Amino acid sequence: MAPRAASKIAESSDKVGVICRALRRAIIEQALEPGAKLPEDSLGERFGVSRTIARHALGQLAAEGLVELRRNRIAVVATPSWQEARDAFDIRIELERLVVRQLAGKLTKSQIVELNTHVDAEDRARDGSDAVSIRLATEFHILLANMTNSPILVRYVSEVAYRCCLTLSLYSRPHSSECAINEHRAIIAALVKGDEAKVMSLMHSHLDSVANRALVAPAPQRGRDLLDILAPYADEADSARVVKLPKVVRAR
Amino acid sequence: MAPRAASKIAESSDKVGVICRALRRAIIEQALEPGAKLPEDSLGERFGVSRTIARHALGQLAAEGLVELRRNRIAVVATPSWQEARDAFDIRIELERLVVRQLAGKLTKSQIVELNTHVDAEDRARDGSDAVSIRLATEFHILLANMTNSPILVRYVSEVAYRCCLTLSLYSRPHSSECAINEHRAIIAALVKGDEAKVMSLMHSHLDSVANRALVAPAPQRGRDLLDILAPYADEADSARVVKLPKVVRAR
DNA sequence: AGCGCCTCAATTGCATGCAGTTTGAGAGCC
DNA sequence: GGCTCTCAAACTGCATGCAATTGAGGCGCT
Repeated sequence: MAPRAASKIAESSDKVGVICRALRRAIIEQALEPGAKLPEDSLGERFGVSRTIARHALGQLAAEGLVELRRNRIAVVATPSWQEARDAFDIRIELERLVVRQLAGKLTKSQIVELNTHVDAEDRARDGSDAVSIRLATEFHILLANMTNSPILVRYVSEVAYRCCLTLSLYSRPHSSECAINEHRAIIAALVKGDEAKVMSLMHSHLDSVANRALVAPAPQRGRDLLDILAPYADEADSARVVKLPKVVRAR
Repeated sequence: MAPRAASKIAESSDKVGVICRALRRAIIEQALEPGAKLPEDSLGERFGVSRTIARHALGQLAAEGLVELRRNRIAVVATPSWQEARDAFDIRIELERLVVRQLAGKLTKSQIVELNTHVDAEDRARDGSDAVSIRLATEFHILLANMTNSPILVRYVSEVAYRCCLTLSLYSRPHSSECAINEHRAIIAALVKGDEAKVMSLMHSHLDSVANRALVAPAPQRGRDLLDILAPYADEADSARVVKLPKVVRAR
């Protein structure tokens, strides 16, 4: 059996999976902002596949709620309403409480190392772009979920975390992630200590504070060329033939 | 006809949506048992569409965890492990507690009527096939979720409820749904009364008891003894159905 | 008879082509 | 100037065709 496979959300084949991962990442790093257009042609061209595959990938992302698919219209990055954002965080809180409940006192040494290493990386990224900080913060939570060895839990936590990330692009002010990092460290400590109630309450207040800090007021949007945005993500697609990019697609 | 749209999980176009709904229903009514093969050709033929569409539908269902997609192999109805089943129920409990928490004391008169009408239908179906009873019981929970007006919550509750249904096919003994109906009535009553804590605890114990009734044996069947699993059903139902297992979907 | 190899029908993976729908840019009108 | 009407380009919806992979049955060998 292939141990690598089936780790992430639900990628059928690999080409589709590559596109999904690339777009997901572009979205949570806010390279693709909510409302950005995602024409099948352009995606296919950029990733060196046919529209069929791009279309399939969009279908998957739509099922995850990251993309909005309107019949006969160009797909766009989802633009959740404020209420949906709040709902997503509420769900996330419950799911992640479940995660830490299952994990409290059960982490192996190597898992603890892995978590600390990740938070160190978050620390180092503090001076970098907000986008990377946000992505790392999200990945910390997904890393935790992974340690439960519950594929279903992993999937739901990942999905809802990505969605929350997406809403951050919409409603959050410039991110100050310093405190979040400390909260991550506190969570690790409580997990190691094995105090179930404590770590659940820590996770709850952590996510709640992130939500409250984030969901304050709407933010402006600006347009950018889709193909340019995807450029850094495309070569991850095993450098399939990078074809010419004749068209300019802009999201205004 | 547009009024039906956008209510369910995440159907992109309509043809794909039709196939997804049909398969979902076939799966939760156990017409399609876990492991049943789902060749793209046959599906396309059966629904009068091309393989492309059937394929897309399978992709969606795979994202929901109802179908397993293996590269270059025929897709099959998912066969969750016992542990996954337990995890699904744990997640479901948390999600549905969230549902009733949001709903307690906030139901409109027409919603109360709708719920009671549904439970009445469950009652009438008690003499019918187990499959229909199970489907109706599941739909009660989805109906509740719908009333929260939170698309995200609706989606997750629906998905996880379908998954739980699927595991019931695998691990449950012949279903006795009578008590479940009473529990549904009790939940409605508590919702109307507006007692948040009470209704959350009711929902918790309701789902927990369903899970415990269903998931009794700690993974008795590891091997491929499908016939062993089905043995208890053999004398009760016509044994022809058991024999016929390998090919459930065929191309006319 | 048992065991392994080999071949071929069944099936998936993917691209492409055609038809129908939406878009938006510009001409014409008020 | 601003508004609407019109039409071609852009884009999606879907089917079909071709290559690649699989696994199931047949054949020969021991």
